[in-house]
Amino acid sequence: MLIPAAAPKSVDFVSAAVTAITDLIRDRDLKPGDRLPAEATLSKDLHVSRTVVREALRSLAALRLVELGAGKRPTVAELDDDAFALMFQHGVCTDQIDIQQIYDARRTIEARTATLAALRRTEAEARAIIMHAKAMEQDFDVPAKVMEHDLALHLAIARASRNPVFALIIGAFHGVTRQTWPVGWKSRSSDDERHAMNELHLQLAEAIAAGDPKVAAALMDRHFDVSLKALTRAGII
Amino acid sequence: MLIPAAAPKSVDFVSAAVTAITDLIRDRDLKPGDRLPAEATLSKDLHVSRTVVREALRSLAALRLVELGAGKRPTVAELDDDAFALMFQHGVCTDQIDIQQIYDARRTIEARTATLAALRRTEAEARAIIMHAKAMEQDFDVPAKVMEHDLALHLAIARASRNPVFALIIGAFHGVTRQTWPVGWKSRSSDDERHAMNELHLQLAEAIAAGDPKVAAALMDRHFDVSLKALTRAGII
DNA sequence: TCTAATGAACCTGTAATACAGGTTTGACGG
DNA sequence: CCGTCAAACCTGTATTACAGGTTCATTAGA
Repeated sequence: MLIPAAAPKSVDFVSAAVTAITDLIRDRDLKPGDRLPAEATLSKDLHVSRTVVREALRSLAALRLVELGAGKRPTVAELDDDAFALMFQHGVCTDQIDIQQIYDARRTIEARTATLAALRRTEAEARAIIMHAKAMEQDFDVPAKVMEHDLALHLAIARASRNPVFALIIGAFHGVTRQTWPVGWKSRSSDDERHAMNELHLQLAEAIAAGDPKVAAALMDRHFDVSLKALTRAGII
Repeated sequence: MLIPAAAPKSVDFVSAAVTAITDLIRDRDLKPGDRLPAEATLSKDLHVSRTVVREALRSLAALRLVELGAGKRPTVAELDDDAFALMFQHGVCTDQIDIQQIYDARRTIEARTATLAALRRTEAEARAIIMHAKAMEQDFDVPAKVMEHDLALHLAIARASRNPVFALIIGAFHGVTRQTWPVGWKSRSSDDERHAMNELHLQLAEAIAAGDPKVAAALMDRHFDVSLKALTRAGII
């Protein structure tokens, strides 16, 4: 049973072209890295100007369905959370989503990624996760570095869950998290509390390395309890 | 503390323009419906041609950050799952995500939306959710209608959870689900099984209406057990 | 005074052309 | 067989043009 990939509401040429190109990817069964026809070719085939084709390709590039590059033919792209991140940030900037809602979604999903990561992580992944946890403590004096290791740790856990959907969503949240993280860090009342947070991350990492899904999920949950409390105290929720 | 909204890797004019426009939305604190400067104005302000501005606006329109329309100035857009759906579909078409992974993510998230919906749904939402469940049984002979009510029910639950992040993600999955749902429906061995599935939806709806989060979550979980089994039997997982 | 019509100004959608670079490819020479 | 190089190909950007949709203030009418 064939299903049209997108709504057929092609009032304007550009969305018609977008549909045509996504259909082309599907019909020819193109995979990431495969090259699409050149703009001029598409222009001729779709009977629209190159202007329209370019705007359509830009749309697809914005969604990271294709990749563009000077001189290079458009290629099918790999999944990437950049586009997702932009959308969530827009939702937050325009008051359509608040930080607490993002955190609740994160907590829901990351309890699961922690569970799955504990069950499925490779040895290399376990080492990487623990490395990030330790680095948080080592770089204690440089909050920006702590943050990046924090985010990288969560993303590494999501990847170790072996479900790209989770990795995508968690990665997407990081755009917003980068804006709130410093607030949470500062809102901790003492360095002791900050060390405790790092310690919690390390325990989480070790539970995943040890292959203990229940403990990993519980620690992840506690992590969000603590973080939410810090953000609440800072008044940004 | 100001945070640059997007990476500053503006090798090409268009991504620079995209960044400039998103910054503009943030800096001016624009909300959905607010109008952006006209293309010509942006073109002058950013010192690039209208071509570049248009491609940038198209990119943002693809992500549903702005809305375009003939003769109308670009406006800031409301959150919408269309763009998300396209990305997930692309992921599935290009073998970067498989159906089981989507279902696992759905199950994780929807256990939570069921819980929250049971706690937070309004009376009107409860009625709407039950209405969709009943409609699934009433339209039993028209699978396409059953599917739409099924999807609408899940989306209504997500909305009743009062977290737009969940609604967005669940809505995004529906693009893919529309392609697999008929397979699951056919794979049921008998109409009895199909009726049982509808009954399960009705029980779920009633648990949410009754404000019972535990039962709602448990029923949602069972729903996914059954659905996954059907899809497995059909061999698409 | 209020409302409805109207037209001008404004704006976007699409097309065509032009050219500066970057990329790919195949031919040629070693 | 391999490396080099130039031609062909392709994209990024700018400019101009015009059809048709939208907005808004002014004007005519009730």
